[in-house]
Amino acid sequence: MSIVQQIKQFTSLAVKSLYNYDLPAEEVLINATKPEFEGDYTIVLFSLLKPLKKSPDTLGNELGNYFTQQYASFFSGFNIIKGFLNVTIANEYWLQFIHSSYHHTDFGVQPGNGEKVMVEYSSPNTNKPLHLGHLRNNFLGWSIAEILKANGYDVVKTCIVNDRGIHICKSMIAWQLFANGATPASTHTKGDHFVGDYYVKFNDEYKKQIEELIAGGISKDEAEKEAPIMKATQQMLIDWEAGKPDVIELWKTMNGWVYEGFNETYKQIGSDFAKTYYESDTYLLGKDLVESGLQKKVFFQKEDGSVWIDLTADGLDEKLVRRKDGTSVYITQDIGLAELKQKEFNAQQSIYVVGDEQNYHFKVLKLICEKLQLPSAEGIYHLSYGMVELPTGKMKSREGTVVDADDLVEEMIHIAKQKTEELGKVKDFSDDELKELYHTIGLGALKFFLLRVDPKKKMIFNPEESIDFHGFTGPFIQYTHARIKSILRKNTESFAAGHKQDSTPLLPLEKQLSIQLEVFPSIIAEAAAEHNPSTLAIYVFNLAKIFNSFYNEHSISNAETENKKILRLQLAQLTANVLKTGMHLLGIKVPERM
RNA sequence: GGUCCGGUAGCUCAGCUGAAUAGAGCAACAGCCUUCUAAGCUGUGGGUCACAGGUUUGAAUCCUGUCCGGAUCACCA
Repeated sequence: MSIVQQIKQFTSLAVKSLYNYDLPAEEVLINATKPEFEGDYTIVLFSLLKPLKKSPDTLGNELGNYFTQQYASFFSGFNIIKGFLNVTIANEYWLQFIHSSYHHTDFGVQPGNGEKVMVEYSSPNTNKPLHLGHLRNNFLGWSIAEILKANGYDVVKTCIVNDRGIHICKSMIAWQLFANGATPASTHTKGDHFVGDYYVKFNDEYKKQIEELIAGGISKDEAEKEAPIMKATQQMLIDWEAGKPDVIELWKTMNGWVYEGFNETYKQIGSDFAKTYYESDTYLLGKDLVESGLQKKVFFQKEDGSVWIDLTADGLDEKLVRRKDGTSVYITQDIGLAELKQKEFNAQQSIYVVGDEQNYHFKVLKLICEKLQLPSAEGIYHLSYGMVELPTGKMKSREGTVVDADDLVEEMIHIAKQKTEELGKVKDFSDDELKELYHTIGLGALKFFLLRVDPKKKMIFNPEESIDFHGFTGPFIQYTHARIKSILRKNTESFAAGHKQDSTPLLPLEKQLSIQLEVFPSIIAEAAAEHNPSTLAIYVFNLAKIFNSFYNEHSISNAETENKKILRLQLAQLTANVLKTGMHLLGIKVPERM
């Protein structure tokens, strides 16, 4: 049990014993004591003053005395300032904590809890390459999956690929018209970029045709419908749905190119999936659910034959679930897919990592599943994240302001290389080792940059200013880890020599470091409960910062005594372990040297 | 118009289940490498927590209203 939890328990017990008052442990408010006061943790007494009819000083003293008498091995001292009871945890307790934790490389990671969670993330379109927004999605999804694993869940990562529809046909048409049989191989272009280029070509041509039609005296609305390239695209979609062999063939070929490109990117950024769903397989799902929904009177039919659900009682609108022509809409296949996932994996929770522009959609999805009384309904959780914007506003592909994922990754690796060469600390590395290091640092900087912000909030990326390598960044933490490992490598004999850990009171920075290390398991739990990797990013940064202050103030190798050295080596070891685990949960590797 | 989200230092962000003097990083300035990796450490300056009310012993945090920005409310996906 964590120290904070124990203090809460003890407070609850003390209040019961001293005043016969029932105070649930969860209601006790504990803070870390501010550095300017003496003590490790602070119990905030204000809320207890009234029910217990005590003054702050009396209550503080009575509690403090009770603690140091009844739980002397845990509490070693206390002081009261205004309504705050500052308690000091016994030195022995900290030493015991350090001693029993430092050699566990998986400190903070929980054993399996038997529950299964699905995390759907990434979910690309096959008509254009991944961009910065997708990176946020991929990093978030991967990270939250790992965080849940570390909390004991059995996690299934999935991806739904949007591989069909009118937008896919657009690049297909453009390729037929303009490519002259060109392929990614013949043009030495990555497959997803190759296809994306034809999507752009479609739009260029479409715009041109519209202008020509308008010049010929047709209205804009009419022109948009009548442009030959658009008509051809619509025909292609009909042909695709009819299974026309040459269309299917082209579709398969072009999607194949895209997947080759995606796989390369996924490998580079570390995304992986246990199961990939394709909309071409799932877009007809959910049709039977419309029928049963009608029978259950959850849905209703309008005169024109279209089917709806009335969500006005829930503060939403009426929502269409089947068109009058009998074809299904986006939400219908999502209901169907939710059911399919439920049947295939039977998970207790199903998390969708999808941008906040779809908040309404997921609210509706969950509501409909609930009203249909589907077993999948309860577990649906939309992990909504804000858009990544540029200082000039949203990224727009039409205006060429989209930050391409592959380009950005490449640039980050390049900057990592540059900075590493400037510092010249790893001149003895082999080419392979260097390549790996640049990748580790470059992606570390990028992932940390995108994950350190609360997912809910939109964030701003300025392409003019490259992502930092100093301060609140991935490389700062990687550097701290490498620094510790260097010390540990130089002191293996001391560690092996079997000296006993020092038992004199911890110095302030040693204490601060211990306090920060001890909360790590709670932080992992919190990050999972809130579905928020940034909690972990902030934690890991603070830990690295405290370690660096400690490092600067106290020598480890030349500690005052051999026993002190052992203690500090243990602290350093534990810090390295926690940094490594914490960064891993963000999808970031930490190097042994840099 | 309805619903939802956001507005904290020059910039990017923490803090938001109420608690001590509102914190980091970047940028600026001043120091620290003959000693464990200076991608580091220490210090200085920088704030009407959008605005106005309210609840409370106590509000950046909760409630109401206003202003500003964004998302969404398609027989699109």
